[in-house]
Amino acid sequence: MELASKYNPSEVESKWYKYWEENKLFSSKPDGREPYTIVIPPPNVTGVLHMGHMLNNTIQDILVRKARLDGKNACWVPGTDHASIATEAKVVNRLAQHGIKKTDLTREQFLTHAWDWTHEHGGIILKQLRRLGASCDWDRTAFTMDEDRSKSVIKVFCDLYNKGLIYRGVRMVNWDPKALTALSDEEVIYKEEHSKLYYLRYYVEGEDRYAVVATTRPETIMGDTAMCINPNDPKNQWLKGKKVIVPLVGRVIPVIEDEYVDIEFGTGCLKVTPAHDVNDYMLGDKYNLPTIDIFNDNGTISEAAGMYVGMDRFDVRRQIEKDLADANLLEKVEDYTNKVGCSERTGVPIEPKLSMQWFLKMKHFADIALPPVMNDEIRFYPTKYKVTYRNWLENIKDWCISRQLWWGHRIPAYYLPEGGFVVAETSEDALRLAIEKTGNTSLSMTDLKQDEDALDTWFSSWLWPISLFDGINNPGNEEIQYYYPTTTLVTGPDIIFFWVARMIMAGYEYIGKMPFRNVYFTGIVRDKLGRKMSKSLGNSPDPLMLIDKFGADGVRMGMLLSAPAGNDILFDESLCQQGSAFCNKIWNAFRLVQGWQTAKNAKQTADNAPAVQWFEAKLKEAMSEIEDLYSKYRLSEALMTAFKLFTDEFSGWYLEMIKPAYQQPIDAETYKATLRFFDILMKILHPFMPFITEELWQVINSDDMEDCKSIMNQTLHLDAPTETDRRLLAQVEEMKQVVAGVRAIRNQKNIAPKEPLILELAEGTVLPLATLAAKMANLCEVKNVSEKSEGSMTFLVGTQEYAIPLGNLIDTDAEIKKMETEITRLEGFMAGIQKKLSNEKFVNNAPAQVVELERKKLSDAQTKIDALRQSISALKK
RNA sequence: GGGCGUUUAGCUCAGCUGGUUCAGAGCAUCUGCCUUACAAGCAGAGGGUCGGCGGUUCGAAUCCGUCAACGCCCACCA
Repeated sequence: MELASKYNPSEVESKWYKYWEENKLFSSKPDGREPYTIVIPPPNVTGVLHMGHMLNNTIQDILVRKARLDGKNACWVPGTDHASIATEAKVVNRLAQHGIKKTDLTREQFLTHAWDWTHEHGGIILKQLRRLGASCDWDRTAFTMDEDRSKSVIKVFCDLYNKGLIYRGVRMVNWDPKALTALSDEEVIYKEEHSKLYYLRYYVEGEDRYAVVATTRPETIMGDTAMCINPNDPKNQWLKGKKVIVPLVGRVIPVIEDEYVDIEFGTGCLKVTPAHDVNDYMLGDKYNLPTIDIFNDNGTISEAAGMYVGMDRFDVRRQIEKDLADANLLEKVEDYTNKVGCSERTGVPIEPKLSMQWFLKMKHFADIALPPVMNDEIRFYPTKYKVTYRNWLENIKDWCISRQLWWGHRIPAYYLPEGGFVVAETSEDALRLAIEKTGNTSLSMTDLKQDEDALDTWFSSWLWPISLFDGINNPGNEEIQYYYPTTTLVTGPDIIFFWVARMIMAGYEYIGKMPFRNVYFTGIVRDKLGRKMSKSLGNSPDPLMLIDKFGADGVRMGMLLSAPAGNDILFDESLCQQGSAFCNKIWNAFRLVQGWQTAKNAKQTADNAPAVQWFEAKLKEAMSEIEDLYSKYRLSEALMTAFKLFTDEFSGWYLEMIKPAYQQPIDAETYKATLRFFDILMKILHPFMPFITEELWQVINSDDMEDCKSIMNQTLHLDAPTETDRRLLAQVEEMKQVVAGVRAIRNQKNIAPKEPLILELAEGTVLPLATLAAKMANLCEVKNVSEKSEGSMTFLVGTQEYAIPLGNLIDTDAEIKKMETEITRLEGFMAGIQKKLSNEKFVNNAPAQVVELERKKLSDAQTKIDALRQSISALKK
């Protein structure tokens, strides 16, 4: 078969992916082997693949493919997340386009639309992952709202309620006025905002004096129920015991005193709006102040405010500024920068709001989840995130788990006609409980009203490693026993609290074991200017276009090359370029080998046996290095090592060493060994570049009649290099330096590679692997001489001097000058060492080895100087 | 305000518990080659006071202190 000189990824990729999938090469069942389990961080069901997914899933794929090569039973479970708030927002938007409001629909009708949407747009991302080569066990594809997962969530809710860990109550929560739901603290992102600080005049009741209050939110004055000063504030002593009048509103409110107030800030007077600020709420609670909720759920002003009713909160801010100024109640306005909490999903500023919600008590969970991470039972890569993790757990607050949404798991609480509620997994159970509780046997299903709210999406995600193997509903089942704990979680540090920490909590609570042994935190993918990739900036390339352009293998390599764990990656297309160039290199190396003919007694152009032996050793050496890097999750370095192994050692040296003369056959032994090396190299590279390695591996093994053969079924183990191997490796390194020395002279003197040269070395010295060196450097003769020829150019390798006679080609003066410079440098070097060695403290304190080494450096340098001096005098003759 | 991290070649990074001639890698750059696998290539070369200052030590990119710049996380200062 004749192969084109350019590698064409698209054909190869679709062919093999289909083959793998059809032959179920990704699928896993419990067996006697060691499992290697990864659960995918489920992308939003209606999401589209972006660069973050590319990085994250490339890493996961590398890990599972490597595990397969190690002979483990690798299982990578895919799935999607229902993403309650994000998906519901999308559905609401689409309905709006058709002129339908959510409020026009019943819950059931709305959910029908939501499921339609999910079926239409859902899972696109999983198809896209296939283009990347992701070797997920697709038969296991799960969804956080499918039957098993939903049952798990409800069961866990009931269990935690029964354990007293879930409670319902009125608390100050983060309210998203756009999504119209409460959020957890983690879903609030604080953004710096350039805003204004308004100084308002609060007249003292019955006097012509006023206090000035600085606020960023003048629109909340309708909710003011007190003014607060610090009792120790000298400048505000006069306000003690007074009452003040809320500007515009005219309400009379008391001046209270609390040390919470910062004397330095503004005027030292704080307006207290218990309904709309967390701290004010605390003050209100402490001093029994009334709360006036002046906002509707959508952020407009409510009836309770009595003014500006129906206006949007930000419009009111502008309006009230004018009105205050007109009434001469606005002292001044200053520019001010503050942090505004915004909804992670909708981006709008959240409103602190008192409301009835469901909460999970977190103290218990923090207690069980902290130790295993701190003592490295669960390992974090990189370890710095342990600190982040600890800080969060040590300051944890209860988790608001209810959302005023329909798309999600409906809270299994049922309210009774006479008040109160029961919590149960099914409505039948609920009825039974209700009857038990009330003693009212005439209750029927229709009397029970199920809670309208849904659960936070993360309340299902935190069960993911368990629920994927049905470990909640069926804790004793074979799968959960076998696959759990999973091996490695690959995710971004941005969801360490949302997800990672909570999975650890659920893992210990429900299985009594960690959910995963290792957590690999990827970095954030940024553009090459260091900006986060985002839709709005338009700086994120379309991953599928990249795959079209560079091939999946090329893109995978590009992603990985600069992505050490935990470091952000500055993505640059040129890295993918490098990846696809490497594919081409592999392809062409293969073409070379494949084009050779073998013959029993083929004339060897060099001594092939040592070359084969050497590369064998090289493979072992590289492999043990790569294994070590894998074990530390230093994947980009593992890839780089494999890359250099292939490019430099295999293509640059080995193949050139054994390459037969043009159109000459190669001896069968060497050929066989070379194919075997190729086979191994493909396996080493396979986790990183699954497609091209499968393609070439298949060609190599085309004689093999086995059914459904694939590199994916192979294992690879190489022994560590032996002492003999190491000696040979060192010899070849020396030989390479000699070759490089000769080539450097060719470059300097413009001597074509075709022109053979003579290499001279001193009597009694040996050039290791001289025949190979001769081939690589195109030497017609390597000889020992007692005195080197006139007009030689020389170079040193170690302490050994080599000479190339060039007759009148050389510039004697320049050569002498060059060598003299080198002698000067070496003398300086020696002086430094001598100084060190004459320092008694050094000789006495440093380990003997180190001192010995210094002595060797000294004598080596002397040897070199002697050699150079000799060369100079020879040239001067 | 608290905590963490980063700073080494033009770029992206490696350099573990101080001591291999230790200042490295890949990319980029420069020079020369269209050499029958590959110009998406080959050969060779240049390039850094290891952020600043101070300290510990016989010895510091590495340990300590301090300052600076950048980044991230957390926090109720209106």
